[in-house]
Amino acid sequence: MDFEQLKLENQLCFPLYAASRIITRKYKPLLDPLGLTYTQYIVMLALWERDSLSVNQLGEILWLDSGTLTPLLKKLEGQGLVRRSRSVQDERMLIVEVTDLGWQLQEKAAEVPLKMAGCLNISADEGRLLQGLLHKIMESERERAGSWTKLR
Amino acid sequence: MDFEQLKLENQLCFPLYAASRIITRKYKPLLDPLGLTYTQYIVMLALWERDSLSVNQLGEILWLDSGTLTPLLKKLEGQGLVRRSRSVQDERMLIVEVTDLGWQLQEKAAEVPLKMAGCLNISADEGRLLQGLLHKIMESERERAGSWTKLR
DNA sequence: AACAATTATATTTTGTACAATTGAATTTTA
DNA sequence: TAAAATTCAATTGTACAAAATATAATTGTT
Repeated sequence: MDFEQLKLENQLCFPLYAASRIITRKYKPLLDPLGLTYTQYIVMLALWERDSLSVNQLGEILWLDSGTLTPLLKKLEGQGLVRRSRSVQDERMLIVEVTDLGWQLQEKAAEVPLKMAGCLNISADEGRLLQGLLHKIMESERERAGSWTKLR
Repeated sequence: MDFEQLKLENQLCFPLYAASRIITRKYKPLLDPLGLTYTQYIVMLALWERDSLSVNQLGEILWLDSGTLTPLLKKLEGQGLVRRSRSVQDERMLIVEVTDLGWQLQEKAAEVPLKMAGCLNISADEGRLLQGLLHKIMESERERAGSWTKLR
């Protein structure tokens, strides 16, 4: 038996996994000077866009759970980039907001996507196409679960 | 300033990162019964296809380096799925080959891709398209570096 | 043959991920 | 309104992965 379906070149998961790691690796030299890991970078992207978010909202937007976010956010707080405080309306909720230092970092971070843009050997059209397909996977998964927290 | 280029929806990296984690997560319940993690699974895929490979070859095929592979292969060896032995010609090289137990596992693993196939809400055509775009990213990266080991 | 450079793997450290609990706050229901 | 159920975040524990660095074997050069 040669199990055609087990061949690496017939997998969709593998190029997804590999490409993701390749891209993350490409970000590293750009993010190191900012003192951010890639995951911390996307957390900051989400926060810069919305000013402040609860841990739960962050998790929903980024598909990360509290077990990953809590220690990560504490590190960002330790670096002075974000402030963490309980909501007055609902004390179960922890609000994360960008500090002045965090906003200063945004200006430095602004050049990261520009530097990355030239790195990928695919056209803008292909990029949009790829993005669309990936979003389709993500959204279909979001629907399937109803709420992302129900995933596990 | 609103830094359009920093918005999450304008990133290509993020859906790649998120979709990759979502897929890996979907594999977990299928791989748990086999006693494999996702990374171990793709290592076994590569080995099943080639029978035996050096650590270096594995890394090249899967874009993984020895820091990831060495402990992973030791675990697979501990489970009795692979055998590790130094090459006689060049003792720097470590040859990894599938054991009888490893070949038995292949038969169980054969149903994994079939079970996954129905899970993704994208058509076969879209899958191929996606695969092609991802391979393009990977290959352009391979060329850029000359050899993958030069990446760092 | 001696030395430097290269190659291949291993080790260490840090970061990320998931699962299972806990505890507190809130909402629902009886 | 009291009790039960739900929600949210934190915590704990374990496992995995990635990068940097170290070590050992080989090759090339003079």
